Amino acid sequence: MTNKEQILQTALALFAEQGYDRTPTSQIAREAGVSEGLIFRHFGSKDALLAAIIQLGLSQIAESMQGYTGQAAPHGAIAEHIARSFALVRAHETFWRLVQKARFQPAVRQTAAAQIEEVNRFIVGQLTAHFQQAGSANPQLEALHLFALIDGVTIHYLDNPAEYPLDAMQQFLIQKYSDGNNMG
Amino acid sequence: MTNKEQILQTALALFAEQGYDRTPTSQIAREAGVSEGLIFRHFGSKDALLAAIIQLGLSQIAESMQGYTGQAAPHGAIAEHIARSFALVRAHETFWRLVQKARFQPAVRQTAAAQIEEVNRFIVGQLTAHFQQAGSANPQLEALHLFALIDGVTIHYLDNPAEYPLDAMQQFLIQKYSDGNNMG
DNA sequence: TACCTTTGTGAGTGATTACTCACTTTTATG
DNA sequence: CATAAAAGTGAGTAATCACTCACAAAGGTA
Repeated sequence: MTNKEQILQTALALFAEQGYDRTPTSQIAREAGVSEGLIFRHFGSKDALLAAIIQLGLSQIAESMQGYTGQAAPHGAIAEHIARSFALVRAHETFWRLVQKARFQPAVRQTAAAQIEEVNRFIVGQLTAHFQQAGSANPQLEALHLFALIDGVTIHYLDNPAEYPLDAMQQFLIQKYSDGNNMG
Repeated sequence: MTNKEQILQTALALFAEQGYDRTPTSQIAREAGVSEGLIFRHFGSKDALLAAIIQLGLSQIAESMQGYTGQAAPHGAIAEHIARSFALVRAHETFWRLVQKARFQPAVRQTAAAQIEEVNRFIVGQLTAHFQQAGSANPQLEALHLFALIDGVTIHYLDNPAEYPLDAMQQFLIQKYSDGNNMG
């Protein structure tokens, strides 16, 4: 692993654990085993370092979303969305913890807000289409509802991964949605 | 309003808007119209100021929760919980924005975590009882599910209060739960 | 080898910040 | 009124932090 990659990885871990504002660049350098100056040679500023982390994380996620055709039956598409969402959270737990932190830090948001918001809009749009295709009476609200639900479960899980029953919750939700209760 | 109250109110607004770490005590003092030293005379430290804000907010909320007997019919109790939750968010929007921020800032959490977590546990317990009384097949998961849902909707609303359809979502959820779909 | 570019260092710097303290003013109490 | 306690001030301080810079090492290319 190059020093640059080492910096990215160390900074991600520290930002996710301590928060952006509480993580000095000196600590990143120390734990990454490089000099502090190197961070600024590679990324220019602490803000730009965060932006690079977000961009890298999103691109990795986009990569693992390849092959998500969503061409299954309406019910199946929604179940698949739920399963994929939680799979992403499980696979990129640290990154999501950073994103959830960043969401509520205005100065941090400026860096990442546009990218994340675009992803969110895409997801809600896709969900709306699924619910519409499934004949839901109110696909828009249904999509916002599921989106909020997944976000809420994700946050509660990240709050306490060791104890939160994510597997059970995932099965619970998938069953709920495969009953057709939400297809009104 | 006393100077002490003025400090609390100003700090709440600034913490909620900018975040705790991004808000210097000098700014709080300036906007509250007092000297910086007075903050420390009254509260001792910036951390203690935050703790006082959280405690005040929670006590106000506990006060407005008085009279919430939850003695209605099972379905009614859940609908009432949903309505009351969003009413609280609407009435204490700034405070909730601070709480959502604090949730992801470890150093800030130490101050407020115990109190907030206790409230959360109480809510989940109460919801579980409601679902149990309603004959749900899995009251525990059902309670966690509704709790996450309300949290998710709250966060999305706080993200963009001007555009989020909170009224519609509230009616949507209440109708969903009065159908008995979740009573298995 | 000679030369250039990239990578890497670490001591230094100016700005910011939470907090202190000696002091003054106001308020309460006998 | 006298006195003490509480409220209030603002200049000062030590520490921290993001960032700079002069320089060195390493790597590629002719």
